[in-house]
Amino acid sequence: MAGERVTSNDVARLAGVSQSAVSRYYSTGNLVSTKAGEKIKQAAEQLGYRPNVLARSLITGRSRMIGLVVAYLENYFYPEVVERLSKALQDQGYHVLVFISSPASVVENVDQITQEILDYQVDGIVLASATMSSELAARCHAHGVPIVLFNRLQDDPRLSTVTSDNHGGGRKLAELLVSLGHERFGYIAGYEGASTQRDREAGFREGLEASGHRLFAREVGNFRYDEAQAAARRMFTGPERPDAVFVCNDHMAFAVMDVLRYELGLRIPDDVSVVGFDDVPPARWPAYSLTTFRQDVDDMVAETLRTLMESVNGAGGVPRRVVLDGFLVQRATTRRAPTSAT
Amino acid sequence: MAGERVTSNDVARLAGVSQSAVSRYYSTGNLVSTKAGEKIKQAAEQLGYRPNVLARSLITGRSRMIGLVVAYLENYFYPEVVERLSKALQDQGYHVLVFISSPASVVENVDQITQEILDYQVDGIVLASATMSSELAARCHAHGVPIVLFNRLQDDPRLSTVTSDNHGGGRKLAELLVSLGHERFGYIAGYEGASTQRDREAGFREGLEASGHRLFAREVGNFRYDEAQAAARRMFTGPERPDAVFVCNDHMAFAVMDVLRYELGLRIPDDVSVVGFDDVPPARWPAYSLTTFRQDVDDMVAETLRTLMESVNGAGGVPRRVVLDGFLVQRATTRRAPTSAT
DNA sequence: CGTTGGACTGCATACGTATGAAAGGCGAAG
DNA sequence: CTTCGCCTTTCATACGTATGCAGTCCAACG
Repeated sequence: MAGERVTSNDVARLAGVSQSAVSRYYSTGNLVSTKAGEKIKQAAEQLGYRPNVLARSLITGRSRMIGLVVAYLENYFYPEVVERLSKALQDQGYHVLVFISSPASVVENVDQITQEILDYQVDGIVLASATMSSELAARCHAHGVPIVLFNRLQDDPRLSTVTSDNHGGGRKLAELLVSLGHERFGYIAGYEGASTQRDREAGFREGLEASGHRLFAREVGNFRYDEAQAAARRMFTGPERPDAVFVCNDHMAFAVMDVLRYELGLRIPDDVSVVGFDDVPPARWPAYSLTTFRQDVDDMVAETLRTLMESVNGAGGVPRRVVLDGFLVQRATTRRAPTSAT
Repeated sequence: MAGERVTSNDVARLAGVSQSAVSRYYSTGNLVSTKAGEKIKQAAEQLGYRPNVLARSLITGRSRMIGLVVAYLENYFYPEVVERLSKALQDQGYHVLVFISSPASVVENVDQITQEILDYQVDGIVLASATMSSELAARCHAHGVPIVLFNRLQDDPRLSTVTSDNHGGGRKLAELLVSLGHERFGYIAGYEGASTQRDREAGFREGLEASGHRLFAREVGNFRYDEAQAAARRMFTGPERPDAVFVCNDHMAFAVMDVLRYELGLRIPDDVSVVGFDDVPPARWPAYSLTTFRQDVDDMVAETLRTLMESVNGAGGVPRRVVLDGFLVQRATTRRAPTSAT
């Protein structure tokens, strides 16, 4: 199929030098005389030569590829992650090999996919919105492939994690709602297996209890738009309904708001306050203008990168567990504070 | 570091067979006796052996990787593309190497990035929302690497393209608005360098002119949310404003709607009708419930896949130019038709 | 029992690059 | 002029797998 591959040998022949000279010219650069370098450059340009990264990896043991496992891009938090992470890695000369793990968080599936990633000899793996079995974690560790869990916590000490302060965020949201004078608090949960879901809920409950309140209603939305709609319907069609609801992430919060406004005719925040978590771009759009807790994607990506690079380059080996601060973003789905805010 | 790599040689030694036997077991499978196969399987499991895809690529000339260049994931059409395409390719044993080309559609940047992709010996390239120089197209062609332009048209005969009927879609939207009795038509353009922008606008104008109408106002939003907001402000703050506006894609349409409703206090569709293009998920959300022209991502991905696989496996070589039908999705941002619809 | 064919198997080499070791060249110091 | 040392270059080999070729083994057939 056409495609005459041009190799370092071809360049060497044309330039009248040895193959190793060409190799050195491209890898270390300085270990070759100016004159020879010039000839090599000329020849390479003439032939359209570029080093074969794969062949190079075979010998260096570095593929300059990072595997990224992501469960679903439906939640607009993750496209941002993919974009920023890819870009940041590109700048470092790395590239992202993407794997989609279909049913969110099925460990078995993630394991299989991770195996496939390992087959590509990636230098590191980022699991976004997914967790893996300890067995596989051990395996990666044995292969010397560092793993970073992005936005998920897991106890395995071999795994690095980068999360924001989900517990604290949940708590701050509770404090906000309490300070606004709310009485009946609803919570719409994400997928129960996710650490983000558990931590946010725990923080929220803790925040409520700190001021003598407690959860009034709870439904599960599994991080999905349609399930969150159904959850909202259930929660708000009883005789008594919450006057404030924390939805475990923004993506589901939009679904809940849509049901409240357009199906049940409730006004936000007059009849009910809604708060989310993440601060994805649509949360800022006037149609929603959602009060939420911001997870800074850039910060999270930066820490992920740092963790990866430390493990890849440095002596590394010791996993890091980074927990980043986020902050409250008050918009229009909660009432203005009666008194000066906390 | 660590990471004792286990190779086919190790497996061969443990299983008491030759390295070639192990290789054959994993590649063709059947060219090895049942007994030997069993021993190899045992040994491989014991050692945790998996074939090195990179080493394999080196000799077969197939990396089973597809390069995907995407400019921005901010428009929620593209995350869907990434997800579906990755998944579909995964099912075929291929994997996606992602590249983000920062400033949308700067050809020079795409060229550089594509070069980097080629260094990884990918079996094919998908350019989503981007175009490349003819020179580079020629180069890829020479290397035998097929290219598919996704959602962009370009004249170069070496390039395959998969698009939906942008021209027809623009025309149908015009016909819809005309049939609803509108008189003053606005158009908010995307990035002028994009074929989708040009084709949609051309189709829209043609549809208007067919019934003796013409464009009343035009602004540019460059496919960005904030620029579309600004465009909407300019368009709707004059003495006379359009009574219908076609926004070149849904992503910008949301921005326009937000400005119309929440800044200018206009009612949709009573004061002004809004139509978009793409049918991304939020278009379906009640907050927007946008009338739009649907591009079916699944169909487009399927055709992309087919085009790639044909070129990779088959004799291939002849580029395909696929134009898929889309269809109108009428929701709540346009009035109900006075009479039976077209 | 000898022969033939088929099914396996192993040997050797190739893929394109990186890199340690050895050889070559050249100028400076003695 | 010799010697030493440094800079450059080449040689040879390795990375992990695939594959043509030749050899081995066994069963079946004449």
